[in-house]
Amino acid sequence: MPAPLFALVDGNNFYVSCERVFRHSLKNTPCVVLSNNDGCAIARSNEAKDLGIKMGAPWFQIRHLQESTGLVALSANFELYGEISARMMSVVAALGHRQEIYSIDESFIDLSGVPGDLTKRACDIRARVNQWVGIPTCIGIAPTKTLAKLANHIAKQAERKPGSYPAELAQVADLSRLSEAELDALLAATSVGEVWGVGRRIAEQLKAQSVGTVLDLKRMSPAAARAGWSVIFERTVRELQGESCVDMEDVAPSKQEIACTRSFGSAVRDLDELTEAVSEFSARAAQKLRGQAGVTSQILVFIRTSPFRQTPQYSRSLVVPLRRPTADTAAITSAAVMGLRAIFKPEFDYAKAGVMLLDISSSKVEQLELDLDAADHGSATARSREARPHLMAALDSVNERYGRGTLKLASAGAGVVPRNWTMKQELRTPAYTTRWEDMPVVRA
DNA sequence: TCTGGGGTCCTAGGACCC
DNA sequence: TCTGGGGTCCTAGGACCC
Repeated sequence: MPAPLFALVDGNNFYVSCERVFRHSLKNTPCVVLSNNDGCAIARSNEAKDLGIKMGAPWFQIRHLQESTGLVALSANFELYGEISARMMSVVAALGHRQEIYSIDESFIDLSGVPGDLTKRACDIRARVNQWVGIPTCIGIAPTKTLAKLANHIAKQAERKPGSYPAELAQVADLSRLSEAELDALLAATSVGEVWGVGRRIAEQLKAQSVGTVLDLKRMSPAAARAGWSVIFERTVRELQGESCVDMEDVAPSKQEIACTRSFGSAVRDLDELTEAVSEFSARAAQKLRGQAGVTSQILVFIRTSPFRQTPQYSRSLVVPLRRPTADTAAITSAAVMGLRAIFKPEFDYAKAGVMLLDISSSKVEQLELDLDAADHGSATARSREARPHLMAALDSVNERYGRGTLKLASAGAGVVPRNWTMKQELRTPAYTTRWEDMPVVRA
């Protein structure tokens, strides 16, 4: 067994770089990509970072920079980014023998036992991605995933801020070639908050204990890491010490939860509007569910006001259990809308809503049960239920070919009275009289 | 006026069972 | 008056990731 060695390849400022592939005029200009409804910045060019624009900065707070600095803002085009990502990933895969796609712009490559000069190999792949796809990347190489992530950070910083790290680490940083002393010098120059798995909260707690640099954290004992935080954090410390604890995941595991949520462009008060949004979310989520051949048996629906506004606040979610697991759009929509009606209260300005599919399992098990059911009864309902997955597959293929929302179901369908729900009178009366203590499961 | 969306995992504590 | 304890399951909440 060769010693473990990982690369992390990451597209720089990915969404901005995607836009620049098609708009050369954006090169060298400060540029951000905005989220849904142009709410906030979710990607920034280096020039935009230099202006002090933070990740997630609300657009209305930075829009004045358009005039004063020539900042350009673009609405996100996630379909485009997905396509460019796929192309980038296929080129990057040639770096080693196995690839784990970690996010839309990052993948880990297993370099264990790959012969030759790995720095040169990585530089060649970078050049190829640049030439064939048009996306600039940085590559970090190290004996553990956590160190490879850190190496990638160093590669980026060394390029973007000359002098922050040794110049030869810019773009491609191979930590496995460094001596222990050289590596420790790099770690001493890096803030602990840059470590994969150390968020704002843990960084604060660490700094309170005088653990400010990555080198400090590397010197923490795994036992202390576990006692003070968690087993995950212990693993992080071990990985910094060079012990590989996180393996490659070759096949993407199927999702355990599927969510579809949106903030509204402006406040929504109307139940009909919310119903329409929740129906849309349900349909999208159901399609994703079928895409991984899954079925769900619990639907969570939530609505909430804006925590940023000084208006009356309201936030509720409700988990609606289904009588049987399903991937049927109508059944899921119907349950979500039922849940929505139960938690809806008028007189609030809603800023966001969403649907989540929980308790997901493989549809193969469900299909077996249907078959047994049909064989047992041979009834009309069983037969129509049998036809349902075919209808759903047809729906998905039409929507995929002609665009989302081309085809919708006209009716919500029957037979979705949730298990565990007794249809009490309260549910049929206007929602604001609904008694909370009668709800099955409530998450505040 | 206007503040993203989609995930994962861990842990504490309550419910429940015997 | 005395009033178990261990195991397991579930959920809510918190923290992290990009």
